[in-house]
Amino acid sequence: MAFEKEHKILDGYLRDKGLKQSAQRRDILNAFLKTEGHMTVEDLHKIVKRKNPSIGIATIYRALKMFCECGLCRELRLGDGMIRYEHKYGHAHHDHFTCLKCNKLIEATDPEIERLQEKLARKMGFKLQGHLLILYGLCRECK
Amino acid sequence: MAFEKEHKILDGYLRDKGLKQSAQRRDILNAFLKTEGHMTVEDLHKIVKRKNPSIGIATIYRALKMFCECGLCRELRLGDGMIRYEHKYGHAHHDHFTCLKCNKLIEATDPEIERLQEKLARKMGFKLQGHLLILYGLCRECK
DNA sequence: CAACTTATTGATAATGATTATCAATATCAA
DNA sequence: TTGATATTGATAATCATTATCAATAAGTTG
Ligand SMILES: [Mn+2]
Ligand SMILES: [Mn+2]
Ligand SMILES: [Zn+2]
Ligand SMILES: [Zn+2]
Repeated sequence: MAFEKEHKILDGYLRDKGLKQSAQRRDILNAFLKTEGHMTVEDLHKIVKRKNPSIGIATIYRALKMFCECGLCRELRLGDGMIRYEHKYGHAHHDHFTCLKCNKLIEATDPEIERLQEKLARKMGFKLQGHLLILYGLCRECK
Repeated sequence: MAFEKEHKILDGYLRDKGLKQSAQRRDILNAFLKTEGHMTVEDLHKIVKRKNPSIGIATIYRALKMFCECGLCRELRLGDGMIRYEHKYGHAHHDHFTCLKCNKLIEATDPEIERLQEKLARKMGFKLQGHLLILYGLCRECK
């Protein structure tokens, strides 16, 4: 099943916090790592139930929040009312482009934009700690 | 009370759509235009009630959505669970910086960043129609 | 292993912002 | 003034996320 590194990160986090391991969290982490999308809690719940039909959706909520805390995943608020989650460990920072017609979500980054954000923040006397950039428009197929 | 131009825009929109005028919408528009912040529906409701105590919050929701449709205001989703509204008519496009400590919200723009977003979208075969950029960090007073 | 402490789980209730519904009322054209 | 229809305010519904809680599982100690 692999994903040793990620499970090690989770286990280290649990140990540090005095928490316990559980089969549910392992199942959820495996299911999360096996997908490469931008998953909603409900998406993940459907998938995990195939391996563990008795798992409750509250456990998915709790696990994903925990995975975020230990750096395994990242929350993504695209403004559609639901939080989405994507891989963070082993993935470089990137921003997103969403197609207003087909709702496709595509990853994009421009190091120059990142640098100018830093510069803009500095010019205004701010210490930049993060940013959210979402581009909206029509994708290659829809325009 | 001024704001003739903005009221004219609203009235034109109502006429085009075959809708009717109302004192409530005029009061809400005046209250909205008098503030220069990034207002939540509840904020506006509190303010409008000072002039018109019987106004319901549903009417605020409806009016702000309408103002967005006719280009008078702009929705702002900062990820705090509530939609905020800011002036659009007569205001140039800008992005936002939020302080993670004091929650201050400051406006910022960099034409170079805007241009690079266009360039990035073009390079990926996209037709860019809008973007959301929020910078997070510590403001001058909090850092 | 057995006893015990404490974290986890799943079901379900609560929350809170936004929407939908609806009867009463206001607007406006004729 | 009348009639058609848009608007309003109260309130119920929605829906994603959180909180609650009793039952259970994990892990520690002896
Ligand atoms: Mn992504
Ligand atoms: Mn602004
Ligand atoms: Zn598309
Ligand atoms: Zn600050």
